[in-house]
Amino acid sequence: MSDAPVTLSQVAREAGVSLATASRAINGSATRSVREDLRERVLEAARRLAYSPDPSAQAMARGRTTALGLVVHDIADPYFSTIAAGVARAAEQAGLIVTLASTEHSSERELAFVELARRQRSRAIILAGGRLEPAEGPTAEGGAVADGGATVDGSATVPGGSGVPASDGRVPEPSSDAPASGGAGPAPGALEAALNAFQEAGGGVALIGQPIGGLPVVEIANADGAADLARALHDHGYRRFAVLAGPAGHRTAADRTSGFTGALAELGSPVAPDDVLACPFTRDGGYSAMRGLIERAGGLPELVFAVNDVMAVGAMAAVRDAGLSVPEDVAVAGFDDIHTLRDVSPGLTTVRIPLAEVGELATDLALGRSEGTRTAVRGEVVLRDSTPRRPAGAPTPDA
Amino acid sequence: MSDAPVTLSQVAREAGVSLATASRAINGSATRSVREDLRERVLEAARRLAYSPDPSAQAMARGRTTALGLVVHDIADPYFSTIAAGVARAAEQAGLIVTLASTEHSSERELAFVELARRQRSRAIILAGGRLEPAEGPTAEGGAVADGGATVDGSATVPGGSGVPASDGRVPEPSSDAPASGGAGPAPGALEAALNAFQEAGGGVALIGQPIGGLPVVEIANADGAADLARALHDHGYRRFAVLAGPAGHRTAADRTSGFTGALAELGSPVAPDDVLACPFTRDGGYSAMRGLIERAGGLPELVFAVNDVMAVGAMAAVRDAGLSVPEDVAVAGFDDIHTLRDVSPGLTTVRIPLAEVGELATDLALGRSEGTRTAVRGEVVLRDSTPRRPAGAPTPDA
DNA sequence: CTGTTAGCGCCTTCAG
DNA sequence: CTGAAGGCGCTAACAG
Repeated sequence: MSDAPVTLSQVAREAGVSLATASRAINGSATRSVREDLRERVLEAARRLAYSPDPSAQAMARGRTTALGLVVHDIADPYFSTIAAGVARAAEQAGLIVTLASTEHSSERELAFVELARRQRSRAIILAGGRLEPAEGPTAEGGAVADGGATVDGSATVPGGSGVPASDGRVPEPSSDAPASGGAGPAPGALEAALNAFQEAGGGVALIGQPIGGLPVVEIANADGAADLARALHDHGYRRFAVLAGPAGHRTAADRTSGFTGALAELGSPVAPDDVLACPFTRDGGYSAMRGLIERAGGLPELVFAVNDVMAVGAMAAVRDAGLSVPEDVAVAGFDDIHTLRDVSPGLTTVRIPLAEVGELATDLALGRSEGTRTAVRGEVVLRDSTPRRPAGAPTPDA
Repeated sequence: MSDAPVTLSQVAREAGVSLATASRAINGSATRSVREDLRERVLEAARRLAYSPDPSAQAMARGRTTALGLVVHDIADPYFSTIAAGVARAAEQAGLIVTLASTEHSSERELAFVELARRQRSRAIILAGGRLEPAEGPTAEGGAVADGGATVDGSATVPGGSGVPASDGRVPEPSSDAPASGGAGPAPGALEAALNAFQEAGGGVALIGQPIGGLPVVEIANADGAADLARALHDHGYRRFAVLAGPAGHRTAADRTSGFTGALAELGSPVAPDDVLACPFTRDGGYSAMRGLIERAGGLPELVFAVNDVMAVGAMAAVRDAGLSVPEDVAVAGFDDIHTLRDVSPGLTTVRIPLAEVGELATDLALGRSEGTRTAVRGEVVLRDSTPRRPAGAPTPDA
């Protein structure tokens, strides 16, 4: 009934060998090898005692954990949770434990987690999701990131930080309205520095979606995908577009927007600057931006491209709430092909990104199991009922 | 530039005190205290050196990690990812690191992960999601779980298992069509035994959704929620129902089904057994069950209740694909109120479960921060356009 | 109140 | 090929 954890030395004793031999038999030491019969005896003893190694102890002795850190903005977001599923699968295959951090869009937390991963000597770390781009002056202070890290005072510390109970260990709430700049957030470049430090300390790194410095990254061909989408829609007869473009400074959003508008310009149907609307990268962002479009004078475009599916769904809701309908009054397209949204009605035209696969790729990359250091994943346009082919001679009202 | 991890002794030296004092100053030892000025000096030194403790070392010295294990069936499922978000938030506040396991519905993996958590001396573990109920004979073999655990041969081992590279560490693919019974899966009761062992070893446990033995659990009032829903729909004038009931043996599905049918029986509109259709707990399950309903002779019921939102959405898709429409031809209701599906059209009537909150509650429970050992979360009926009020004198065709 | 001294469980040089 | 011994970074008895 009672059962204090079985240790390696117990196994060794049970098998009648020394601790060292037991260790070698079980983990298959690199240099040394063990005679077959002894090895068998040890394994047998281990099995009998239901031994399994203590990860903390191994981590300490080896100077490296068996943990893979995964940092996402919000695990409840289907975009990230699908990536997480891919990472979880790949990590399990690699015998690694996934350590999850949902930063809730706080770059302080993101940074703190990277520091923690280094401290904890995680095997690798994967950062998913873009960061807002700051003013982006040259990183004046050079490499030295004075104090942006997880220090003992707890002010920038995250899970597992300083020992003082739970009372003061918590991360201060970031002022959620303050954009990433000025003195508030971590110094620009701090994340990159932390990641480099982690890497230099022997950890594997992979980013998803957006490169930072020269770090390994699984890029998503946002611009290309959006351009493909634009061409497909143009081919369907659409000519007047608007874009719900996400927030300024959001790299992913910007790439999708520019890919889309760029392709249209080439096709001779440029999108007027007024028809590119900045808005939050969320459902509500899509909703209100679309409402703005509806209410504004000048009539609706033929098609509205929201830079992600969640926004697109918000936009469709806005259309319905205004008593209009998709695609009769306005067509809508999104990006990502979120699986859970596959059945919205009308079916949402979008660009499919194999998110789970992206997670797996990132894991391989972080673990150094793939050749290069940069992989690009290209999406695939999926045309559905939200953007039907326009009848040849459809009226094309000009603004 | 280069920076080997700073250790406590370096901090101690820098501050001119002993290792022990530094430790006490930083973590605030329970019994001993440190003079204020020394304490300051230590903290100052730590800050200067950007020290932060090594979790593995602490874990080893203390005999307890700072990790919180979270086990879900599938992190890509919005149900679980929303719970995970709640857990992540609460864990961070408690200064714990979340360790994620997405079992992909394998009970072997679930079990292995619990064993691992014990071995690793995780602070607590949270298991979300129901398990299929096996034949459920009395647990014949008593408590001794002979070899269901993570043993060194790797056969039932999970992340971080035996050292042999990644080549053989993987868990054998479970035959996904074999129901949990017979000799295939882990012995019935093995999970409970493992959980008990974990708890006896000092770990905190919380289950979500479905009790196991007397372990702490956040229950979701599935039957009550479904009954509330049934009453609300009956009140809206519906009389003829069908239920897409999920798989046999699925406790959550069964509770929702029985709550729903039970309430209707009381109201004098019993659901015929033929109108309760077993099907997988997934989108496709809902889709095909609904298609079966549509194709079957005898006409459609007035309303179809799918035991979760994802199934309901699949069902709505089936209706559309058959050239029919919701709610004109048939009304549809679901359960959970998955946030991502908030904007499907027509809006899906459902029972809202505060999933993120459930995750937080479970964390508190697992950490022993809430009084009782059982919390029940009751859902709230949300009526939307998929189930409009039926006109008073609507025809009620009888089969 | 502070410093010294053992380990925690495991891996890894070193001898044998 | 095997065993003994040291140490990873930290905490927790013990002295002083």
